[in-house]
Order: sequence, then structure tokens, then C-alpha cells
Amino acid sequence: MAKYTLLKTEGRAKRAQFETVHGTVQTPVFMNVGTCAAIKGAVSTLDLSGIGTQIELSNTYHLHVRPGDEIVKKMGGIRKFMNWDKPVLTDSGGFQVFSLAGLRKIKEEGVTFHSHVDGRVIFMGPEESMRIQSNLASTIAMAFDECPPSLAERSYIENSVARTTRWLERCKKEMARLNSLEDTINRQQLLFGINQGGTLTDVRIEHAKRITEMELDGYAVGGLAVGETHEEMYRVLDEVVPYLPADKPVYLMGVGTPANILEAVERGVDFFDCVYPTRNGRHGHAYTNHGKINLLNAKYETDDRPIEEGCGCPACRNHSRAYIRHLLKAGEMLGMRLMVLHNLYFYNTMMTEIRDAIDNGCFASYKKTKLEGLEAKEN
RNA sequence: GUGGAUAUAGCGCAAUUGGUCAGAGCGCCAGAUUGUGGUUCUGGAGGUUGAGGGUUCGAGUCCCUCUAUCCACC
Repeated sequence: MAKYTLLKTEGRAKRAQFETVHGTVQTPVFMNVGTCAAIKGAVSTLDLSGIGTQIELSNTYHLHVRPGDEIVKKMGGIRKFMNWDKPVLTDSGGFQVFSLAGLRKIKEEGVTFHSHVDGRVIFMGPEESMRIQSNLASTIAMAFDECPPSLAERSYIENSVARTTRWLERCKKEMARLNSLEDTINRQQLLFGINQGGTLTDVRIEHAKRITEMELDGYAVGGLAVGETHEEMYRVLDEVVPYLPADKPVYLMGVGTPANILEAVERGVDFFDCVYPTRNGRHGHAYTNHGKINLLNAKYETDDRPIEEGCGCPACRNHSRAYIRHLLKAGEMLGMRLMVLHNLYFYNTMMTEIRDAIDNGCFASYKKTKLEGLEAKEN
């Protein structure tokens, strides 16, 4: 089983380590997103140690559709398949219930989708999601939940959250059964529950209490950063995180910008993931300590500086803004690759700085200074 | 040198017999993206229609001259 050890706190900010059968994760941590068992932008698992990756994230739904979880199981599980010996977290496919809206039917048993690849009908419920994730043999499996739009009616959210709770009970039961089977690859697979409730304080808190009683391996806050304001998201975190167990990791799903992460760490969050560093990198946006820059802008055409002076990433140690801009304009894969390596290095390095700051009791001042830099426009 | 063809936005092209016809695409410029959108989405800036003259109420469209390019033939 996993062991979560709180090493230090500053206010509600937590510095901890999470020991799993696949290795120890130092938190707060940013999980590098590799939906289809690959970090988009031609980044290999061989590159990850050089950019400080501790844990990789993949997706149940996408891997079920292609290549198929049975195939991944035959290949020894996702970690062996990818040649990545550190922890992996798999998202449950629950978010696809939300993000593929229009192609779905939600019922008590589960959800019927149309595959975005070939249109075939797929059914996924709590048991299916757990079986797929067991086949993938990730370190951490996420509960199968529904992520309702934050603007949804109270009655819709209440019904949805109640169903998500029932689904969580089924997930826990099925995970226990799968972990007891002889031919399960990772018989110590962990299960994180997911808190929902939109921006409704009472629903969020009541749900947090219910899932805390289930004694899971970790807890996620889901359904945020889906259209509400940053202030609302921070308010929900202020209200709900205190109701999640202090001796378990807390994961804020899908978030976010560097500023979002700093604010959430301050509110007690341990785990993060977001497509921003990878997607924005592919689209030419690079994160720096002096604001985000768009390398596609004409002003970088003959800029011979690295993306960021002093950055230790493979792109900045070797190439200029002008060269990377050229690669991006020309559609060369190398351009995306260098951008993604830089952005992930930036995120991972920021998380290291955050951990060091909490260790040294200076997170508050670190956060203030960092935010001022991030909002600068000096590039 | 002779004959023929072409000339519209940065590029290759559209504009029924002269009558809202000066346009779309690509490119360019900029913005978006939060449990993934690699080929996505949204905006924007560019043209005295090669130059000059003529016919007409009206010319990218017809006529003349010039210029440039291309193709044949000497």
C-alpha cells in the first residue's frame, strides 16, 4: 500500500512525499500529461528524467479505444509498454463523459459513448473503468465520475453527484476484487476518489464528507476550471479541501496555469495535471518567469536569445528563439518537441521551487515574487 | 526580328454577353485553448485590377500606345 508522509506545512500549504510500489513522489507535484501513453510533441519517456518528471498521466478512455487495454496488458502494462519505471496515474474516462458531450447517454449503470476514432458504440461504467485501468496497470487509478458543467442547474448537479457517489462505491468494490486476482499485473493499484458539486458549497462539502468515509488512497477535486472564474475556483478550494483527509494526497484535476497552481498549493493541493504546457507548447506559447511568450510572433524572427536566459532545459541550452520560431512556422516536429520540453521543464522546475520554498518556510514570499514575474511583460 | 498569349492582395487564382465585382483560398499579423485539439477555433491587415490614353451614363471586362513575362517561328 501507499504511504503519504507530511514533511512540512506552511499555513495550509503541504510538503509531502507519497510512496508507491512504483516509486516515491515528492509533492506538490505536476503530473506530465501523456493521454495516449505518449507526451504529445515527440517526447519519449527517455527524455523525462532530463526535465524532472516524477509521474506521468495517461487516459483510460483513449487507451481503451486504441490500442486497447487488453493489448497493453499483454505488453506488460502501461509502464513496461512505455518503458517508464516511475509512477503513472490513469484518468478514469469520466472526464470524457463531459468533454465528449453530445455523443453520450448517461444512465445509472454507466455511460454510452461513440468512439471519437471510428464512431463505434462504447459502454463504460465504474466496473469497466476499473477493469481497463487494472489492465493498464497504472500506479493510481481514478474513480469513474461525471463532471457536470459548472453552470448546470442545482438539481442536475445534485443528481449527478449522488450518482457519482454510488459509482465510487462500485469502483472501490471492483478495484478490491481486481487487486485480489492472480493475473492482475499491479495488485497494489491505488484508487483516488473525486469530489464534485460544481460551485455549490453545500453539495461540495457533503460530497467530500461522504467520500472521505470510504477511506480511499487519495482524493481529487474535479469539475473545476471548466468555465467558472478563477475566484470561484479558489473559493471552492478554500471551502472543500479542509473536508478532505489531511493524511492523504489531494489532487486538483486538470489545473492549470502556473498562477492557478501557486494559489492551489497555498490551499493544500498536492497533485496537479494540465494540458497547458504541452498544448500551448505545440501552439507556440512558451512559459517564462517573465510571462508567457508566443514564439510565433514576428518580433522573435531574429531573436538569438534562448526562450529564457539561464533555463537548463534542452531547448534553452542549445537553441535560439529565432530557430525554434522557424521550426514552428515550418511545421517541423522538432519545434513542438523543443517547446514541450521547455514548458514541462518550466512546470517541473516551478514545482521543485515550491517544494523547496515550503521546506524553508518561505512559500508565501516565494509565491508573491513568482506571481509578480509571471504577470510581467518584459519579453 | 515576326506571330501568339498573359498581366487582378505577398503567392497561385475568381469575378455570367461592360452594370454593388473588387472576392475566396493559402500565406502574413494577432488572439483563444485548464482530468489533450499535433492538421483546432476566432479575429485582423494587405489591391488607383502592369503604366498611360480613349469609347461609354458606367470599364478588371471594349479600343490604342507603352512596359514586362511566357510560347512558337526566323
